[in-house]
Amino acid sequence: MIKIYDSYSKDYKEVITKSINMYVCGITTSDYCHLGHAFSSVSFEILDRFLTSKGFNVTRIQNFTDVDDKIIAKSIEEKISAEEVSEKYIDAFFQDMDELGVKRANHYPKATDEIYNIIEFIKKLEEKNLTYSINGSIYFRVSKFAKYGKLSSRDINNSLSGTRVNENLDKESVGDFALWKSSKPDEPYWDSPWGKGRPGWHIECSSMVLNTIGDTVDIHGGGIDLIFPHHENEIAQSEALNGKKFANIWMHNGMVKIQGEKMSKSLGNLIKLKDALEIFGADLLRMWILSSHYRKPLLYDEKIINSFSKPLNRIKDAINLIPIAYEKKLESKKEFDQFNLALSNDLNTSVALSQIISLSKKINNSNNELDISFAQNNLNKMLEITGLCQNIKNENNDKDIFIDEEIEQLLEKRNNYRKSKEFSKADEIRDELLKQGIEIVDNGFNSVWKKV
RNA sequence: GGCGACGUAGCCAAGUGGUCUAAGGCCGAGGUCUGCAAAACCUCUAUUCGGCGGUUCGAAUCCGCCCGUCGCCUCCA
Repeated sequence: MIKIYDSYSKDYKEVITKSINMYVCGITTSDYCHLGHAFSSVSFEILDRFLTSKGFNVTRIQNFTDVDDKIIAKSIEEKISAEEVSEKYIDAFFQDMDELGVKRANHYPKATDEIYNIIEFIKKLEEKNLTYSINGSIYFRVSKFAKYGKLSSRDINNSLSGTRVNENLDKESVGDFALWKSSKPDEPYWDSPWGKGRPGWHIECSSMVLNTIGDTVDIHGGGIDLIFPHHENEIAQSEALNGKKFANIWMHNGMVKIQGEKMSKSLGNLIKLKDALEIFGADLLRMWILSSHYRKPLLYDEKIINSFSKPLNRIKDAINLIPIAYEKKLESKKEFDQFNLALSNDLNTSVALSQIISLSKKINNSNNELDISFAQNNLNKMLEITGLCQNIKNENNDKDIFIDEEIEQLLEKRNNYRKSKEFSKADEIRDELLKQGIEIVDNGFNSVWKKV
């Protein structure tokens, strides 16, 4: 049984249907990805990998918001078109996420490719008298949707009057939000029944879900900072449109924090993913992300991330050790089962990672007594589900090393030289094997062999 | 001001009423092995879960109050 915490019902929900579609809110293409994007992407990617490993048929969709104020501002600043800005950062997104080893989603729809559907969506809302128009902009009338505020536990009547809400006197009510924004001169625009303009932010996700998945999406995900107003607004417009439940499970990942504060655009304390990849590499970043639960805040600290380099080396050793055909095999069922159980329990990656490390230690410790090949198999499955060490594994698959009789004799010969203290002859054999891609690690006279 | 989350060892972190005298990792202290090399491995490191009460046969886990930190209410993953 696989359980996921649902932010809407504030309770755990079981993933039941064999076919699962996921819609994850993606990035605004106005800048390079930062570690918050990495956290979110890896979290939902691992759910995808895990469900797939359990036989579910997963369709994952992640959008690009490729038209908005920040993109327009950047296009003016850099004197290029908004499209060129978006294209640049979409390319960068894929480059960085690929390097992090994030399994690609099935579709990456763009807001600008969705304009027709968005206009149709708004027209239907209009027909239902859920909207009003001011100077060519169309707004959703929040008071028309009774359940507004349920996801974010907000009472619209008193909580939206806080000091930080920007009073927009044009709107009937502060909570109302734009479905369509009329364009100012020199801004990108699309023709619509309401004149030249562009979509509001929230409507693209509702439209994409409807047109790529249908009325109801199984799992809708995104950062916890999107709960209000973004996801609240998505629910309002989608459910008001067709009366169907919009998402069965709402899944929200926590925020990356740096020096006690949220890493965010407004605070300007971002660490770009591409910079972090350069400093730490994909595997350390991934272990850092796995080490904490996806709904909790993730603390950025170079020391913390680097603290995974030792356990990472253990894992690498465990998959690189060359197994010897002993009669008795090393048991790994317990770790493998615990690993799966942990991920089934609202994606407890921290415990899953601990099982990977424990099994790695067991493998490293038994290569001279037990057949580790079965345990390595399980370890590889665990690594694949968590996306760890995938580059190393791929490299190793290219060179299929095994210990044949000839090599075994060489190894025995070398240890005899060592026993008789003819070290230069022993070292010659070590160098020879190294050329063949085999590294010898001595444990007394019980040497083990690793793929290099 | 409204709403919400969190507070576990020096640090990161798991823990959805009993197997918790609390997983895993880092750091630290010992140790095994050792020609070199690099490791690897083992042992130790919270009788205690922010504080105070309560519920219960039993609480880190549930309830109340207090203290502290953070998030959302503005673009945000």
